[in-house]
Amino acid sequence: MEITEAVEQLTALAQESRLHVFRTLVRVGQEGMCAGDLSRELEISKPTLSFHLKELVNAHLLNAEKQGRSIKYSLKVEAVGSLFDFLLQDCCQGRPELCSSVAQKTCC
Amino acid sequence: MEITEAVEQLTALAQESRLHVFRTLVRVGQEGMCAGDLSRELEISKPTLSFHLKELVNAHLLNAEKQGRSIKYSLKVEAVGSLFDFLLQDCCQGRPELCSSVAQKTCC
DNA sequence: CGGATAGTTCGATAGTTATCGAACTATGGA
DNA sequence: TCCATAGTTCGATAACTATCGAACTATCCG
Repeated sequence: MEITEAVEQLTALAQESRLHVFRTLVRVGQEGMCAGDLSRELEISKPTLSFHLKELVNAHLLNAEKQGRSIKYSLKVEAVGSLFDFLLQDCCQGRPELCSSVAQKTCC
Repeated sequence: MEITEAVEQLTALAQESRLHVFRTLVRVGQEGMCAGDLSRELEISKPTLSFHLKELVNAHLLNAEKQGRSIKYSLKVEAVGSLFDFLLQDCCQGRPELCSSVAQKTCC
């Protein structure tokens, strides 16, 4: 993974409305949710949500699938995994005994 | 964890120079590194690096420890763990069988 | 066809961010 | 004490971001 791609993905996540969207889609899983339901549930106006969803899709963090006149958004799970791996790459010189217990489950 | 804190931490990571700093400190582990060495290694001017280090410290992602006339920066591992947990909270309705293999190691 | 619903695009605006050089403070060594 | 080194602060500036309402496109249904 390129650092610029990671920055794009982190930028996409570093905004309250988008982080709400992301965590909502983490919660609902592969089912996903359409834009209108997200707009209602998160109380974000349609144009603003549309803007934010585009950011998340452009960052390849979400899948967008057209269903009739709705668009179903869902988490791109592999992308999230790659991002996390990139953030913790070469953690602790590969020596798990140096890691705290919190980090161990993700890096060592 | 509050969403505003997560946004602050993601904002801190969502910048190329700061992400370089972060990943460097992930790599070196608890040893940490002082600002001057980071400035040299990453080729970031001192004022600019100082600005970015402050951002990372303010976001509670780094520890800063004064050592003589240097300051040693190191990763705040627990904070990183909390952030990751927050991002993947309630992933996949707690049903690992719905998770892709990539996500499994971090969420389910 | 005509109306309603789902989303997007546009233009304007206010706020935030990254960067730089110059000047500053603080510590340590000769 | 004096000098060099380590790091921060300041002010200016250019670039980017989030938000809104209004207008738009596209799809579905009766």
